Amino acid sequence: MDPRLWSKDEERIFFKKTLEIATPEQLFYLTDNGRFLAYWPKKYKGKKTTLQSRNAFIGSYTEKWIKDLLTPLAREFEAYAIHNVVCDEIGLGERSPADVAIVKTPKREQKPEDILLLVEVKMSIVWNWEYHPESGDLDCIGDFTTHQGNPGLLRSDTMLKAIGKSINIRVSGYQSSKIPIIVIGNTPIMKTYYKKVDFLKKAGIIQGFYSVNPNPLDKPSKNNIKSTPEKGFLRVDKINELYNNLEHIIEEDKEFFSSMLPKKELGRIIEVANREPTYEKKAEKFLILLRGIKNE
DNA sequence: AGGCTACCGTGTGAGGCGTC
DNA sequence: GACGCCTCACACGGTAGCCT
Repeated sequence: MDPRLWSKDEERIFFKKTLEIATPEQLFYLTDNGRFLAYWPKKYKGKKTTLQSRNAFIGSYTEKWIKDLLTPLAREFEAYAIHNVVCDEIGLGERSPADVAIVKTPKREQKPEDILLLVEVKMSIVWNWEYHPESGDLDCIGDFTTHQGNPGLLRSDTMLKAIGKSINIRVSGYQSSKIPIIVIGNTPIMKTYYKKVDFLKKAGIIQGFYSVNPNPLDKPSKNNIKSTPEKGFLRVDKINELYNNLEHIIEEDKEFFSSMLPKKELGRIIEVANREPTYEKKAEKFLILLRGIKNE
């Protein structure tokens, strides 16, 4: 059976499962009048704290959840979806591994040439929930417009962190230049990042921001976009939509490159590269010259 | 007035390191 | 092995400053 996308049900399952190993106090705010809530409601004016104990739970749960979501896709490539992948050559040390990667061997430690796709997971609790300790019931009491939290990719600093981590991989060595990088979240993105995600895609730094939450809002909203013009952001509504897009990204034999050169120098590089016989050879020569690699 | 950015600070668990 | 100490990443609340 195909895995399911993110939804209220999946979020409920997170709380149910995590309550088996954590206390309600670790997962919910306790309001002045004794209610257990996932977020402070917008109109709540009582005493507030910032919950810290939930962070690691939601982080590791969603990373494993994405690993499971991508496993059928990995199988198509006779590969594996692995959690916390380490590859020192491209800036993924023990302290900051790739959340999830599709790789050729079922190990955490990887060589750059065995990595088919890198995934940065940025998922939050999206809806607000009330927990009833007596019955164990969980009631969804509103979408993210009804609470004070600013979940997932709707936060600018979360976007910046995802972008920063991707840049860090791109500048850590040419070995990362063939590996696609994507960001997976469970919310839309802010309007001010629409152009930026398309530019990041065109510039080759991040191949896409995907939300795997088809219905994040209870009411229709102009902010709940399907995609940006260049599909730098895409809301995935069906699991196959995700698989087809990622399949395409993995199969494309693309190369990231960037520079800052005087036109004269750039022109010279193009002229020399153009002496090669085929388009592919021209491209290879161009990249070698651009990167200042001696001989071959 | 309200929306948004991007910064800072927060508690917790995990992992590395040195010392007993 | 046990212990303390340190550093880090995690997600989110607060907020000054800016724009509309």
